[in-house]
Amino acid sequence: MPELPEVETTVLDLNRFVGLYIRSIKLNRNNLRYPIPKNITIITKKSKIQSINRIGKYIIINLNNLFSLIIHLGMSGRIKSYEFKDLNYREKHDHVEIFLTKDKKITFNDPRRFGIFDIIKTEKIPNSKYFNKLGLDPFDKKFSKDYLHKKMCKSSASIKSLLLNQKIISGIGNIYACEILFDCKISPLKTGKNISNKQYLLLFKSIKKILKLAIKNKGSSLKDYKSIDGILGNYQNNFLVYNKKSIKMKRNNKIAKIIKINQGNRSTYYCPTIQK
DNA sequence: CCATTAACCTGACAGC
DNA sequence: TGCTGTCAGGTTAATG
Repeated sequence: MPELPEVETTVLDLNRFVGLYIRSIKLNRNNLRYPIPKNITIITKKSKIQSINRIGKYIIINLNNLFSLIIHLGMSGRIKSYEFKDLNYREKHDHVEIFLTKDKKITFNDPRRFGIFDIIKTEKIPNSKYFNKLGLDPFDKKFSKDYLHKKMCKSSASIKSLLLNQKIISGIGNIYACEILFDCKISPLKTGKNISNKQYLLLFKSIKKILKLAIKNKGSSLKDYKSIDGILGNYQNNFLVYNKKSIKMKRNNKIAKIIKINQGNRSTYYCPTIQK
């Protein structure tokens, strides 16, 4: 489900809990995509939430005891806030419950269980299995047109799969890859080495533009994704190609077809008339 | 190096 | 009301 904008929206919402202490963590199952470390309950007890940030699609909750919780939402994961509810109340698929001071509770809910819930030493984050091969986040200061060019220009893979490759850029998923490529009018079938220098600049700009706009709209809600308070994102109303059949061209008001193809077992939506 | 396939899961939806 | 098949914001391992 969630791509960078949805994860970012989650992190922004979670920031209200910075400064609170973890009273206890309750595990309602011992694994998601990976096993959840058993000692997570002991390590986190009475620790303070110092800061919360995001790298790619990962949420990082830094505690004041030199450890950090690492969370990935997978396809259907969501962090839910139970601020004004009975602390004993939980819903189906609330696999992890985090009880906080001030009688707050947040849970990790994930029907399909492709998500990750882990804890590692904060200083070991960059060298951990989650981050040691991860490409730059699009909002990292080092992320540039030249970085994109360097990583992609020799590749014979399609630009769509390059955008989805988290080892190159971290955070873009299937929806935003389609929307970004439409925005810069590049065909998803084009290979990295067949894209011009000028197009790399356009691609770079579209990545930032589309992701920023989506964050501004609090992400996209198709079925699973909602904010931690259950509020829907809005960006799905701005999709131009994803899940669409056609688009009205600005140039001449004519209708252009949008087609759905398969690339690496994922659906790609694009407009062959506009994207070259 | 790259594409393809399958695998990990549940739930929603279409069609019969 | 079923049942069946398909599809889904992700990632990874195996195979050719």
